[in-house]
Amino acid sequence: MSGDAASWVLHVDLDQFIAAVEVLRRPELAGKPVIVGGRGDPAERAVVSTASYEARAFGVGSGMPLRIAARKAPDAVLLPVDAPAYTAASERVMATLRAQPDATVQVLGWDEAFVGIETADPEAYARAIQAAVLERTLLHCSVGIGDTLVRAKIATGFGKPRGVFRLTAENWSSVMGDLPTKELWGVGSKVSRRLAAHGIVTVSQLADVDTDVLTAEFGPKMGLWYRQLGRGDGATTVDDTPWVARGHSRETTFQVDLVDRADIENAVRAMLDQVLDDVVAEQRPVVGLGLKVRYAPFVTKTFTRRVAATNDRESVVAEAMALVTKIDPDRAVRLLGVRAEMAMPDDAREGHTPTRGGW
DNA sequence: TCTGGGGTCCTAGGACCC
DNA sequence: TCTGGGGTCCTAGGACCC
Repeated sequence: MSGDAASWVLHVDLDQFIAAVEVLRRPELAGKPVIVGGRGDPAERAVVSTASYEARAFGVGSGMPLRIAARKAPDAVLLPVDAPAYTAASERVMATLRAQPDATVQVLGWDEAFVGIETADPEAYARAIQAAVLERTLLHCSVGIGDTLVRAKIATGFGKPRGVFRLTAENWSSVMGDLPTKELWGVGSKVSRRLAAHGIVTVSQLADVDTDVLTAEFGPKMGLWYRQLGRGDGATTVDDTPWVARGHSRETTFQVDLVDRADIENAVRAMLDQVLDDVVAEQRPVVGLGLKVRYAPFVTKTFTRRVAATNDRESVVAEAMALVTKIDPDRAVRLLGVRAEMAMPDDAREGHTPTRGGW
């Protein structure tokens, strides 16, 4: 090995994670189109969580209604979501990452994490990670190498599947410059459209635009944030301090819309009980409540209220019922969401850079 | 075709206080 | 009598991510 050791950010992303976990315990599914979502019933209101590469060839992708997915890939195997199985597999993967020499690991979700390292040969380190994960979990992953978190995260996409790709300040513009802004992590369809209205279509155009244009359109923070994204700049340090949740929530889409007030109240109570169990498990008080109501596709309302810090179920239920009265009694309810916000423990957020998307 | 469920963060506007 | 500006809190809504 030659050259001096330097700091690198690696982004590890499991390939078709959920589908891969399912295939592991059902080897006969290997090579077949597999779709995981909801309760695995295409007649229900549910969406695709993950599709295997074979299913993606039929045009099936995450977020697609299960019903549509089943029509596009009629021979696909449909499976229900089994969260505990994925959590268990994820924990084995993350433990493997933490066991790598001098690795700082920041978990982003079930199937991805940043790994901070110092090495003279990040590609070799990335290959070692892939080998270790495969050996211990039988799962394949792709690894992005970057000099910032954003670049490492985006790099992974170019390595998929089972590959390694390096994206740094050096090759950022040649790799990303001509791509549409939507390819950036944190720029979705809405923002890319608003950018396009200002003539900003590509990543390089975003990188070079006058900041005044962006702050006028998106506000002081987001404006600067988007330009930084266009340059691939940002945090360079992987932060492994344990995550502190801001709140917990439960959401349910009813298979048949609710019209009866008593049904709605009962549903809220049931969800609230589960949410409060989560909160109590953390031994932190509730400081806010929220209710999300979907009356029809695309018609969503939210109601929120601050509450005096409490863990008393009865008073929280009373506050929640006050929000329930805001639900339009003349409209059927398709989805209900209940959220409880929790007080932040003192010093939990000190020194943590506020960013979007959880990094 | 008519869209899950779990999160995070930002912005706008009104109320209220000094 | 009329009008200011700054700050904070609250609610609602929007956008994005996995």
